[in-house]
Amino acid sequence: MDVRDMAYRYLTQLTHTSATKTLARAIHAHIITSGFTPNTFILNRLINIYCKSSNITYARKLFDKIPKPDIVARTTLLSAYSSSGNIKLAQELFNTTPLTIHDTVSYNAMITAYSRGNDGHAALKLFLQMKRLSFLPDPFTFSSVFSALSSIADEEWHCQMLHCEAIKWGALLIPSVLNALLSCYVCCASSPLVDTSKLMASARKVFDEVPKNQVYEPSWTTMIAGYVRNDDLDAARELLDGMTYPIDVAWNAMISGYVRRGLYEEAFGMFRRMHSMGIQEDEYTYTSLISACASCNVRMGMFNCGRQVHGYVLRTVVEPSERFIMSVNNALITFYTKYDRMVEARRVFDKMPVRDIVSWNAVLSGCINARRIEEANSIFREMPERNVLTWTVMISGLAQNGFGEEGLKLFNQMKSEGLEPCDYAYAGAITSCAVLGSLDNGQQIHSQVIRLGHDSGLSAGNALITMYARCGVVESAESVFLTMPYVDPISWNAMIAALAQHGHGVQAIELFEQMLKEDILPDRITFLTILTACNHAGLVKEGRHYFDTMCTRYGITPGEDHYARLIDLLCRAGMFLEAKSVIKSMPFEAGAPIWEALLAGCRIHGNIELGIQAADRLLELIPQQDGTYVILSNMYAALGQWDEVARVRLLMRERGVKKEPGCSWVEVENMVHVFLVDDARHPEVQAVYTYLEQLVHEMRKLGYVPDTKFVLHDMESEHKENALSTHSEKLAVVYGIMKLPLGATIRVFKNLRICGDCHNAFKFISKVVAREIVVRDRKRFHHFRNGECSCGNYW
DNA sequence: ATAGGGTTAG
Repeated sequence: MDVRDMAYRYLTQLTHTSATKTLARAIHAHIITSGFTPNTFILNRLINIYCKSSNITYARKLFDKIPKPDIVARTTLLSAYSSSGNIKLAQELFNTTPLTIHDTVSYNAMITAYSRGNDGHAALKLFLQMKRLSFLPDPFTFSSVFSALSSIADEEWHCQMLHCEAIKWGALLIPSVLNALLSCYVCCASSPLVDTSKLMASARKVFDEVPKNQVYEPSWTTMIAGYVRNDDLDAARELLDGMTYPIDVAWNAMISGYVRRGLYEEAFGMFRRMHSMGIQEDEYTYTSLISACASCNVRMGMFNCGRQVHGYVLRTVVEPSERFIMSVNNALITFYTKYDRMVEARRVFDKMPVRDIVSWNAVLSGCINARRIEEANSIFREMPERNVLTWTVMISGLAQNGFGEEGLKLFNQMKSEGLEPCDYAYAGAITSCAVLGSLDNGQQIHSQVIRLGHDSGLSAGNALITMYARCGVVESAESVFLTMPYVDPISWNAMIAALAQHGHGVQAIELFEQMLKEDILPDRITFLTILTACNHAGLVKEGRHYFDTMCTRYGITPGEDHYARLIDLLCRAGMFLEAKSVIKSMPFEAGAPIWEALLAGCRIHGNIELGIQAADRLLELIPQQDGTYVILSNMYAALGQWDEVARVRLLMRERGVKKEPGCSWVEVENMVHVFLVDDARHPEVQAVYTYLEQLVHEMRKLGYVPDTKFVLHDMESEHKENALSTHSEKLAVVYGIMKLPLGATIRVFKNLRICGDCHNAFKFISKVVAREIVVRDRKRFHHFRNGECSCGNYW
């Protein structure tokens, strides 16, 4: 039989049998080798067959052989590029098509391609261009432009405009277009930049227009899921209860809504009802329930509940699909890690017959949260694939554990591997800079964030506020806060903390009041911050007031950390009686943070008797913390009880309390001496004041605004008759720095080199006062934390 | 159309 005859006979059939595919290849080969010239119909049909059988490369080869491919051939190829996700090639093909042969179908195909590539703006632009060039939109045009619009989701105006257009062209008579419009409204409504309730009302109107004569109508699920996504659970539930035909997807959506809102009872109630009604539960149901149990703010009851779900799944599901195994086990991994059960989590992971990237990311993040950095590093290395999420977990995990340098390195590596960091990844990188106190790097990343349009991102913005605050530039922190397109409670907390850290206690409180005026609910962290602010500003009365309102008006049960700050506040003001009665009134036994606060107050006011009591309790509670021994021996020394001093030091040695890393015993003794001197009487106090004043002056010249009053005030009140004797003036500077706001960056003027004594002093102090100190001179930064130092050159 | 892995504030 002639090839031409065969071509006609087989290719006019609508089905793509394997015979057609084989034939397609034969004909293609024939075209290449012989002079056979098939007509347009055959060629287009061949291209179509190649595309349908995912042989786009062949299709393209054939396409390139055609001297003047028509619009059908072009559109076929374009759709194939679009559905395989190759938007660039689709766009190239579209743009090289002569204007004269374009038609509505080719425009539709390109809009769909943009929609697949999540480029709503491009899709919209093309739609407008299409109208300008007088192409007539059809229902397909609207379906694709609606689904493209979901990726923009920050301009409700677009939805409404296109809604009107669709009515004008009669496209809404088609149910699938109505559904696309419905999804579009629902999707746009979840953006924080729009009026959610208004868009949901529009969505509801569309939903009500959908004819409900079919038993199974997908718009029900879309609408229910939409209500769930936009946090209107009652409306969702009402719709669900009104459904005559129970759809498992809708039930799953409802359960996930309850879980997200923290209504775990309701979620499990739905699950039981679903079960009794005979609706088949699936991996979606189980993962939602397991994640409910993994929610951090619940206790042991939920742990057992999660284990029961685990057991239930193992018992009842006989032949789980790969998808089922992966999603349920992934949820279980997270569940176990949230309860610090790394062993169980690893067991689940190790026993999985198939794993996907989510499984790997889940164990990785589990390790990071358990502070197992080494294990996380090795998992990261052996992972078969990594995505943006993987890198984000690693970067922020490193930053949070003080490995700022490593975090930044990974961030750069991520970019050099061609991955586009997301908002969260930028947040991690910015935190790395904050940890390092590296303003230069922070600013550089800030400009990247702006350039890439991530500046609307919450996380990056929030991280920037903290980074600028820690690097000593409150003004920049404030300008970030003010220019963020929308903020959340975390942003407020970050900004209040930024002000508090820099000694602007009053402004911090003002901002807090403004937050209340704007009806933003403060949380436990807001109050921690505000107590710190009061502490720094010496606002004792206000601090107590806020502590009370926290309990009464906002129903937040104060944690030990809140009590510790209150006690810190009272003790710094010398109100030891009140502090003691607060401790008595606490509903739990006082732990280390409480005694530490008390001890700190006692040191300032020289209340040695009470201080010794607090220190003794601390030695019982945290016998390995060397700082306490030092302070205690100082206090005995101040009383002249040298045998007690000796006893404390002996105790320290007996208990094998680790000496400072990098400090020899002799140096530790020296440091002890520093503190001893602080508590002793010396005639050279004037020299220290002069020196501090000079330091403050130099800092001002360098553009840093130290909290001068705070430094000098404390020096004055505590050490009026004290001074330094044998140790160098450098240590006086160090002492002054101790008094600077938490997390402040200190620029060291040029004749002071951070080395030797001074370096060790910083290490020691960072441990004793349990705070981070960042010191930078012109070439290097030094970051002291928990008695360790990381230092290096700027990038 | 539904679920499972991430971030930022103290």
